Amino acid sequence: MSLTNTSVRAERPRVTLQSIAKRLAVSTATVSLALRDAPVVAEATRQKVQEIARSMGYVYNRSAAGLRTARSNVLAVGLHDISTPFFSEMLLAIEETALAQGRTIMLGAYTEDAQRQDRVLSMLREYHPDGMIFCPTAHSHVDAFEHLIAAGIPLVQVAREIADAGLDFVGTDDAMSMRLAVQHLAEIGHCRIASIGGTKETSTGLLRQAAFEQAVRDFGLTVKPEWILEGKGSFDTGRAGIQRVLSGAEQPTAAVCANDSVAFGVLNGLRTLGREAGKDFSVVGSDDVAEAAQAYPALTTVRNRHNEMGQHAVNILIKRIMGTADEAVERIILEPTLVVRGTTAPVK
Amino acid sequence: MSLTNTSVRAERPRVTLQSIAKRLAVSTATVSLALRDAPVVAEATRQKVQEIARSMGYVYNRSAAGLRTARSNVLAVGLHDISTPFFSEMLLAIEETALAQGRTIMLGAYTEDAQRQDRVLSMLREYHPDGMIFCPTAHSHVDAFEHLIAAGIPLVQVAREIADAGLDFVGTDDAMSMRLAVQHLAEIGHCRIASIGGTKETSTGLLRQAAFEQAVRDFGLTVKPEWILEGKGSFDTGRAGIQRVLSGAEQPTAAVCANDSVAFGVLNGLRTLGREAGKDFSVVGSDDVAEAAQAYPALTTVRNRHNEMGQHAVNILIKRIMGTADEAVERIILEPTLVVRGTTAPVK
DNA sequence: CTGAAAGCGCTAACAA
DNA sequence: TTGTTAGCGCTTTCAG
Repeated sequence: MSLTNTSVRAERPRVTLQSIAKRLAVSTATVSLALRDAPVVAEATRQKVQEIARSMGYVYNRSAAGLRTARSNVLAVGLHDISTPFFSEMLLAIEETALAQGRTIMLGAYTEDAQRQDRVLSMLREYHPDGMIFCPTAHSHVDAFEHLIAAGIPLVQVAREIADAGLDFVGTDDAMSMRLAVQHLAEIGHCRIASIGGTKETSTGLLRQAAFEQAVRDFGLTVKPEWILEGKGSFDTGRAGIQRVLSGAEQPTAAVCANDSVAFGVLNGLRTLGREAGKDFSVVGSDDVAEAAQAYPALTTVRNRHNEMGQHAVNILIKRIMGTADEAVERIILEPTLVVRGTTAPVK
Repeated sequence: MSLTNTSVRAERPRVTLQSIAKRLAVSTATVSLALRDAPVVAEATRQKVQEIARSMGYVYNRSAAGLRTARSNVLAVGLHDISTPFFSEMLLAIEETALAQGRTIMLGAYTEDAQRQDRVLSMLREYHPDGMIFCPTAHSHVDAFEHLIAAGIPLVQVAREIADAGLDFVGTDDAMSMRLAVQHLAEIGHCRIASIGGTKETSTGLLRQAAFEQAVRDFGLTVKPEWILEGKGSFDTGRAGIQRVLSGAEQPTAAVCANDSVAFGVLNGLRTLGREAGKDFSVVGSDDVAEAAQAYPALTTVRNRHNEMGQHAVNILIKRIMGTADEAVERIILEPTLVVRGTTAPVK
């Protein structure tokens, strides 16, 4: 079955407000108003215009309108990662919330690369989005966003936060998130705990690290410096990390992870060593991505409500755009909850 | 198309070509040319213009340019799902390939809902993207895309294909993909095989189903009608499906799945029944998402090269946009490969 | 209630 | 090599 070029790309004359106006012998202004259901136009003409527009296959040109109104109705979204469950699930939430409000998403990704982040955000900016949602890369400094701030583009940070940026932010209570994880382990008898993944070059990592140390003190746990492994939040750092930790003379009985991807890597590394999470060793993740409940063993983790983050982010952003937000910087810190599943068990 | 803009926000004076031109006492045309490095402008003025532009914080307005040139440099991407690994990984490939070519992505998702697909694609269209990449929902008919085709918007389908649409397409060889899975199982002695997930309302499902039946005949396998379970490509259909299949009197010893998500569901359902993939039962997935190699047991699956699909899709699309593509419909059918891991084992 | 006209920021003819 | 001019398709005063 071979389809040859049946789709003849006929360059049809564009149908615009003008062509509709001409056809109906009215002004473009009337057409514009009628199409937008402005109450000022007569019901009869409104109907006529809309009908003709439909029959002529008219397509609204948002860029043209945006040029005039200085409103594009697009929301730019810049994330350092989009292929990982945490962000792709959040992205879906963002897209759906935006769509429900009649906004469209422009997307950029920059894989934890500050230079690319610059490039991506600058490019997105050239489309004059009404606002931006972004998650800064590690090592990000306010300076990189200064041009956006100066231009008065509404900006909301999601998941991660740049120090002293004075920008709206939606995230989880990172300290509490970490504390819940450690507390759970402590309560089931673990007193030798490792921390794998995360970097202090990130607000998240910084807060979690501090909370870890605090919890260690509060619960009277033992921790060796070699048990604290920084690294990005990937499967590989989890896998490599646990192997390294368990190759030492002194060994922990449990680990808390920077996120679920790291935790899955730890689970995998454990198996390589002939150990099994939930039996020989306990591990708790962070985020509660869909996969966490579906994996085997199911991952004990802390739910950071990333879907809600996405929703809140666009809601705040839209309030800013509409000018209905408070003057003050908005910070939504969601409260995390512990989800106990199969990768943790009382210490033997 | 209905929007109400009653926002009041303090906008600082925009810097435009005009303001730069005025500042330098040259014409806007010169500035425009200089900024784009047109060889026609004198080197000296070029430098001067670029320097001033930078110092004034000039930001190119792509929408304005697009209005004039009828080129937006945006690629619209419509997917029925973006939170699942298969598509989010593909999306990353699309975004990266597009960025490398100086294009930006507008994103829409429609969760297998034809009505929402309509809405999303129409909305994206209003931004006049240079082209669109999309994966049609189940039950999609050409009619839904007719307005896009008629408008001459370059369109490329990815992963799934609408019958007789006569549109460019990038996907895997679905029949071969299924055959590889069944063949592998047959070769290790399985002759009672179930097929879980997928729907005939999709090109993918249709081809896979036919290939399954063909393979069953070719390899002389036994299949009960109750072992063929249609359903969407989700974890839940896998989980529910295997439980249903294994509740019958006659039971298969293996299952092929519509995709990896379904396979993970099957693995999970199996455990609920006290069975274990790779021992009591064999399962093979489809796609080879990142998670497949990381799960436990690691999933035997067929690699359908979804990252490459994304890359090819944007490359074809850009060729169409540039007018450098063949007249004929382009179809890139990638060759799948079997990846044997831990969820399959010789039948006992 | 409807029309005329200006102009958003840019590019492309065509002149100079 | 640079300037002038005319729009792209839309919204928005301001008149009528």
